[in-house]
Amino acid sequence: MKPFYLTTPIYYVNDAPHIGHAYTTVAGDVLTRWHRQRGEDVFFLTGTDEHGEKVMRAAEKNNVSPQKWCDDLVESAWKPTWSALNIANDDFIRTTEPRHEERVQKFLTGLKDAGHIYLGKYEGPYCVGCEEFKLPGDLIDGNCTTHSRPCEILSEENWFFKLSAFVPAIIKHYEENPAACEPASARNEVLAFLKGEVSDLSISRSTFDWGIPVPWDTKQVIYVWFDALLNYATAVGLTDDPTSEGGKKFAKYWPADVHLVGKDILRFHAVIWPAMLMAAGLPLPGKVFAHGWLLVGGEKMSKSKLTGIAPKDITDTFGVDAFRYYFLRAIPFGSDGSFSWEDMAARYTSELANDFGNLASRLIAMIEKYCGGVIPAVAQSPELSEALAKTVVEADAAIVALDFQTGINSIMDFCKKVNGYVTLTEPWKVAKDESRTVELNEILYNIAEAIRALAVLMHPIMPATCEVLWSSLGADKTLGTIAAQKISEVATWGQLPAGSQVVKGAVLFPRLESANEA
RNA sequence: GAGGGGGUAGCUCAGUUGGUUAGAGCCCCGGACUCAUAAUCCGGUCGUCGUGGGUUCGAGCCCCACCCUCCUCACCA
Repeated sequence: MKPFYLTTPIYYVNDAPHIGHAYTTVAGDVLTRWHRQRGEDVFFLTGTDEHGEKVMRAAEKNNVSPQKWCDDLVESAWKPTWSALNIANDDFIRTTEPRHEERVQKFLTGLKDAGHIYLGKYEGPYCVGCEEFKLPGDLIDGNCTTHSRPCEILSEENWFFKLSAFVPAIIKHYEENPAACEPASARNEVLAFLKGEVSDLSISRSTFDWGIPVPWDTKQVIYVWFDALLNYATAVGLTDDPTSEGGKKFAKYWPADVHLVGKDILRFHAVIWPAMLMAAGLPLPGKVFAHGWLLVGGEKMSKSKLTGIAPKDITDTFGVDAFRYYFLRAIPFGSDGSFSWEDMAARYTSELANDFGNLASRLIAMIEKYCGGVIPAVAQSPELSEALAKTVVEADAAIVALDFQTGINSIMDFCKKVNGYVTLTEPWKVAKDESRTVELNEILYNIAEAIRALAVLMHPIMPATCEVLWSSLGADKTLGTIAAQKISEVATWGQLPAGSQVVKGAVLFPRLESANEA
C-alpha cells in the first residue's frame, strides 16, 4: 500500500507564524497522526517559501541579506512554533536549500526540452517609483497607490509556461475525480475559472534577483509560485535518477495524497500545479483540500495587517492540546470560522475540563478508593462496547475524509455517554454494599476500558494529554505506547489488563482562572 | 458589475425529495447525586425560521422582488 503523503503549504517567511498558519499545520498533523494510528506508513511535509520580492524587501528593510533573514526567521520563529505545537512532521523543506533549487532547475529544463516553455512578453502597468509591475487591482484610476502617479505600460521578456494547453485535461480531471478538489464549493470555483479564459503563465522575473536562476537564462529568476509549488515533489526526490536514493523515495511517495491549503491559494494548487505535473508526465495529487479562514472579530486574519494572533497567545492560557482541539472541533473544516476568546474558553471548560478531563479524574479517584489503585477483572458492558464500536466507525470515516468536526464530535459523544454510564450505575453507592463487590468491579472496569479507548481516539488530536492519561491508566506498561495502538483495534473490548496500576496525576485540563473575564 | 454561498432560539449552528406541537450544543433556571476539576446526570424556559409578496390543502424548505453579509472574477505566498 502506498504511504500516505500529506503536505501543508510552505509558508512565506516575511513574518512569524500566526494562528492561521497553525490551523493548517495542526490539521495536517492530526490527520497524519490519525493515519499513522491506522497503521499506515506516513510522510508529513511542511516547510517555508523563501524566495520572491516580498522576502527580499523585508530583508532590505531590516538591513540583512535575504538568506540571513530567512535563516533567522525559520530558526527563531517557524520551527520553534511547530515543535511547541507538537507537530510531528517528517521533513521540513526550505526553498533555498540546494536539494530544492537543483531539482527545480532540472524540472524546468525538462519542461523546456519538452516544449512547454517559450519566450514571451509580459506587459503590464509599471510604476517607476516602486520599480515594479502592478496589478490592475492595485491601481486607482491608473495611479500607483503608493506614489499616486500614473503607471507606464511596460513589457519585459519572460519565460512562459503553456498553462492554457492543459486546461481541458484539468477540467476533465476534476469532473471525473470530484474528490481531487474539495470541498465542493472550492471545486466549483476552480471549474468556473478553468472554463473562463485562461492564458499562459509568466514563470520568470528579471526585475529582482532573489530567486532560483532560470538555468539557461541566468539574468532571470524563476517566478516564486512556480518554485514554491515544486517543493511538494522536490522534497521527496523529484527528477532524481530512479535508481538513486532520491529516485526511489519519489517512486514510493509520489503523488501526494492530500495538499492542505488555505482557500486563498487554492488556484495555484488546483490549476497551475496539476498543469505543471501533467507537462512533466507525472501523476496528479489525490486531493487538494481548501480549508476556510479563521475570522477574528468578523475579519479574516491577515499576515500583512496586525490582526495576526500568535499561537502562543492562546496556548499560554489554554495549553497546546486545547489549541489543537479547539479549531478542528469548532469549525467545519471547509468553512470560515470565527475565533473568539469567549468561545474558546466556553468549549475548553465544557468539553475538555468538564466532560473529558473530569471523567478521567472521577475514574482514577474511584479506582484508588475502591480498588486499591488497581484495574479490576476484565468485564464488559454491551451498552458501552457497542457505542464504542459505532463511534470508531463514524470517527474514522469522518477524519479520513477531513471532516474533523464530525469525527471529534462522535468521539466526544461517546465521552458523554461514559459520563452518563458512571452517573447511572452509581459505583459509589454499590461500593457501600460489600455483597456487590463483583458488580462494582465490573462497573469500574468498564469505565476504565472506555477511557482507554478515548485516550487512543483523542491521541492524534491531543497527543501530550492523552499520553499522560495513558500512563495514568498504567497502559504504557501493559499495552505499550499509545502511539502504537491501532484505530482498527481500539474498539476491541477488554484490552486493559486486570492488575494495571493506576496513578493519579495532575488534572488533565485545569479550570481556567476567572481572571481573564475582560 | 457578473457568478456563487449565507441570513433559523442570548451565542454557535442542524434542518432530508414542502406535511402533525422547528431541533442540537453552550448559556440560564430547577431537580437528582456526591466518585470527580462546585464537575456529572435528568428536566425546563427561549424562536413573527432576513423583509414583502406569491404558488399550495399545507413552506424554514418552491417562485418573484428587496435588504444585509461573505466569497470568486488569474499570475498579490
